[in-house]
Amino acid sequence: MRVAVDADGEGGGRLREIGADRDSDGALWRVSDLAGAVSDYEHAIPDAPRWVWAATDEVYPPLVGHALRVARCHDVALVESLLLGYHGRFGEARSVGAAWARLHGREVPPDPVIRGTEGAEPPPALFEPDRSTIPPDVDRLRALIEVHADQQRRIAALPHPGRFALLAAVESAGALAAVEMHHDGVPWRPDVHDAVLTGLLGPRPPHGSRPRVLADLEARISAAFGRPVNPDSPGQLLKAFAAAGRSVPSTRSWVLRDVDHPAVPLLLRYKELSRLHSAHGWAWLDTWVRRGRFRPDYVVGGVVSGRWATRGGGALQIPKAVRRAVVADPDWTLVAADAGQLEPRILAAVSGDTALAAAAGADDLYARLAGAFHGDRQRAKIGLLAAMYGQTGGDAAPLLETLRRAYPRALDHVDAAARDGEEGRLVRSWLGRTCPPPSPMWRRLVLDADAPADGDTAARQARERGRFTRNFVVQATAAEWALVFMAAVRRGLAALDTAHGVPRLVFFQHDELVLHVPRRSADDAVAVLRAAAEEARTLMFGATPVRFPLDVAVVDCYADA
DNA sequence: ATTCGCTGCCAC
DNA sequence: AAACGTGGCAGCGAAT
Repeated sequence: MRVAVDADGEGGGRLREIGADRDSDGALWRVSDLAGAVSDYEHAIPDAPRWVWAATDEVYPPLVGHALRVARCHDVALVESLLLGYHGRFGEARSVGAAWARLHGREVPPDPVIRGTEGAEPPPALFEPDRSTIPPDVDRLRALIEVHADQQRRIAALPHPGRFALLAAVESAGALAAVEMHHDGVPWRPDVHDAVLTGLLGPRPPHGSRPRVLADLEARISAAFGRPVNPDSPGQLLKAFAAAGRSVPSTRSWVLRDVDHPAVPLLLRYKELSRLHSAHGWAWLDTWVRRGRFRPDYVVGGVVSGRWATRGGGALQIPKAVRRAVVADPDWTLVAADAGQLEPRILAAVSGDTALAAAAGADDLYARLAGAFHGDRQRAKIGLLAAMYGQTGGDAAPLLETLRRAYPRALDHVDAAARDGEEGRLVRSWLGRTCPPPSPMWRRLVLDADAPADGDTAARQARERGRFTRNFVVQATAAEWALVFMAAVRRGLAALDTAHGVPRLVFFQHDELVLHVPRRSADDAVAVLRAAAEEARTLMFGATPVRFPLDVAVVDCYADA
């Protein structure tokens, strides 16, 4: 059963059951306590309803704030975005108001701009701005139900409606998890973080000044050049190296590594530590960690491939050194699960290459490929990654030839995606997420026959898009495997015994999931993870020989995973 | 004072 | 070893 929800922004709202034929109206409920009403529904029926609402990131946080969790939802904005993308209309307004306007031939309102929340706790506003884009003369609940029904029809009309429906469901489940993970937060020990920083940079400097170790390195770098140089300034560094008779094309670490000058080792150390200090130093700690939790703002579907992005806090780039600070609460533990070699396994599954699929039945796929490379696993790995990323330079070419002979269908699959991209067509993931169309500029440059002003540029642009679409079919499918997996984990955790505390999903990063669970529930959590990976494989690919083994670690500290 | 493109490095 | 996909973010430096 589906129930449409319109929150009034003051804790109440209206609910209406959606009939099986999607258009008939169930009873309307007007409630002053929306969280209570939703909670009653969740527990009253054996099979929890799927909540239909405009946007999870608007409707769900207040419910989670009332200690409520729902099992399932249909996020109209996210699904609209997926459907628009499918039809080559990536990026068009996706709010329920915009969808309703398109349905009625009215002027389509732009999506409200998302405000960047600076820090872990944005200042509370007296009045939340009304982010609804539905015209004031239109009943919001009515419009929501109409748009939802239309989305259901549009999904049913697709070539693979079942797959797309799964995509819509897991995208929505992801939106629930994103709100919940923001609410629960990653357990974070400021004292441990501070100790890591102090150990590498020296004691915390007073207000904004440079830590001792960085200041020392800067002085020694300047001394090595015989002139004052700001090591943060690529421009100054280029000049300083040129003046020293050691001209460099850039100041990237891997370039500098081979330069013979006494400043180089100091610079490399400086870059490493300076990066730590500016990206995840004390300022970061002050801004992003509150009451022992780091709460990233996840942006579901924020990446074209369907991977998530985050807003602020750099949650998806936490350096290895800083993971020391992620420590489970006393009597709790972290359970970190990572889908090993996910992308090549995905390629094996979607391409239908039986030889590669057989190799992907092993725990170490690359080791199984090594045979074709005279037993060299590393070369097998580089070759396969090159095939998925579109690398042609370096020593990739012979590796690709070897792979093509052993796994022709897999190579054909990514090559075909690249060709589609180069020729301006759309490509799709397994479940139907679709890449953006090329820009008008790209079309003019690449496809316009009578404007070949610059053939080189056109060819380069075409190849660039080819690499993008080549990678898209794999990365986007990997992202949806991860979503199916996460949705299954979320459901599995909700069914666990909570006598010792409620197991929580606390961190998600592309192909990796971290749970925070009572120590006594650790074994159950691991079982949930393994079952979820199996469920994801079956739901997406049915009876495939491809396996998706999980690396699972039960640890007190994330750095030990 | 703010904005924006660029460089460079972190994660997957 | 080399420059190949998706991103976020800090700092610089020039333009506004």
